[in-house]
Amino acid sequence: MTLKDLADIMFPDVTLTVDEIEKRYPERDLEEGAEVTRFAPSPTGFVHMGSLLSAFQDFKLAKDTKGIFYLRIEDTDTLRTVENGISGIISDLANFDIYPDEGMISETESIGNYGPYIQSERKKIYHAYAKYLVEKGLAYPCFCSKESLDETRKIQELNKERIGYYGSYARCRTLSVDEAYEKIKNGEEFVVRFKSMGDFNNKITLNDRMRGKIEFPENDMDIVIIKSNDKLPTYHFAHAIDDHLMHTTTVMRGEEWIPSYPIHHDLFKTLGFKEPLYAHLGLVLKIDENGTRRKLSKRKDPEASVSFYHEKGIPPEATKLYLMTIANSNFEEWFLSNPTGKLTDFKMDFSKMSESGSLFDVEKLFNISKNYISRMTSQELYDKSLPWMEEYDKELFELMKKYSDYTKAIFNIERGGEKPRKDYASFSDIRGGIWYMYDELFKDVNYEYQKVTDIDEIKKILNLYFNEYYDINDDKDTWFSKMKEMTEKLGYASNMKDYKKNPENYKGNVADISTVIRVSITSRSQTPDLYEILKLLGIDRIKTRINMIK
RNA sequence: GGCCAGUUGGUGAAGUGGCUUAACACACUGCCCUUUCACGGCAGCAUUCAUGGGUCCGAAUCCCGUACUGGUCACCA
Repeated sequence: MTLKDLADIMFPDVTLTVDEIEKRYPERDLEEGAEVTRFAPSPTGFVHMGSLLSAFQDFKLAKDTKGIFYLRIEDTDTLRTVENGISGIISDLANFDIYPDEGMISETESIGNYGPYIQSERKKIYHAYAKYLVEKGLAYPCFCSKESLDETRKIQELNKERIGYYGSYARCRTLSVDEAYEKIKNGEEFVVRFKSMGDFNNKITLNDRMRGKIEFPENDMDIVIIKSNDKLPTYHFAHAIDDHLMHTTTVMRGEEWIPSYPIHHDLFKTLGFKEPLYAHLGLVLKIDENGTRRKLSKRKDPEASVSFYHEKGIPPEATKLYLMTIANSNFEEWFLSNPTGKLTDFKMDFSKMSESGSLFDVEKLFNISKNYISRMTSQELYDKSLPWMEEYDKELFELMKKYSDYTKAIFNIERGGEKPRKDYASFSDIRGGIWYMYDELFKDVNYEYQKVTDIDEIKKILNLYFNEYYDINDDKDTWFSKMKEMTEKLGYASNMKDYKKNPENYKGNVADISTVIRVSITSRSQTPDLYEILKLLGIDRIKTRINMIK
């Protein structure tokens, strides 16, 4: 029996040779310096904040360098794979304006010449390489049971030795070709393990694009490369094969991958592949109940999921700005000096990317979102919030649609210019800010009167104001001087400074008067500019609302 | 336990040996502006960079030890 015989019986279905495969994945024809990056999630449902961050950085790097960004689906863990998981990921990405140049574009379709882009469909390719390794004596079948592996582990723990399948613990490594062949022939289950030639006492160095040099002991673990039940590859093996064939130049991934670098290095070296560059991103953390930091978890933390922010009505662009600020330490400053700048104008710099995990700060996200929304035109705000309303606030959606011009005019109050009004951190804040503008919603309201609460006084003010002073055609200055005039007439102070000096001389001040009007017409003590509000509501609505006051 | 990473205010952080008695932003507090709220303006908020030692005329920045936090050691990615 030869290694060739063993390889044949292990992989009876392999028809392609490694050389043939290599020919199908030629070098990419790209400009000097162009980066090929990828986002490679498992289709477990939806995209997590941390993965979105890396997807966005990958996308950005490819765009910055006129390279290629592709989407590869890592579905080698069949247990975790979720129905329609791929379209979920694609739509989450699209929501953030991230479109792959290559790779999956729907549940089943892909674009690009370096596919298939779903790992489960690349089985033959992995098998061809695994077979090649077996033939070369660089991989072997392993028949160890779960139980015996557990036992080994216990012994290692007891002896305070390194845990794993290596050295004399790698029992199947020394099995003769004949023995292995016989076992397979008899139908014994096996995994394929990589035969590491590494030595734990040697050092290897990873030159991380963000972190610089990191030193490790060389890998000497005979890791599993092909699993027994479905014969799919493990992550490590698929990573080496795929990123080699697809010619990825830079792999960005979470720092939880740093420890497995020696394995990847070993694999690339043994297979004769050129290693990609790596950048290990800091994790996105949160503080849990015990006050300690931990990785945001998709399962435990609702705020980890990208859809959480969508539901809240945070514009995706704002989330993107936030992620940029936590991932790139120089981004915030850049953005402050280029508030209207396009994200594409910002150039990424690995040395400015943050290495330590950052706490996810919802307050900061809200602030960024608030600023972002305040810079929209009323038309933009209308267009972007409408679809959100359709999904989450049907009632307001209908009104916004029915009275579209009116709604846009409402949005336009104190919008535009140098210092726009900043009162919406999310689309879900809109209702609270404008509901009273619609008659349909202005029912059974609670009036939030402040200092003046006496109903007779209120009525007196309203009657005087709307019968003798208010004219919808007045410009703002005239409008306000009339307000002051009436204020004086009623025995209130029109000048705040005078009032502050001698409050006892007055019944109140002009602010109290406008508050009465504001509350009577809108029920709310806090609204945008009253002049604009009155004008927009129009005299008919105003009259109706005055009559509602009992 | 082994290996690896990280550690600058409540938070994100700037900082790469003297320009730092530590920038900027968020949050918070106070004042001012103001017809409400918001906006805006001003001020306050780390004498100190986890800690101990060392190098140096000089250290948040370089070196060594320690501590703490996180990650990882699967036929999960």
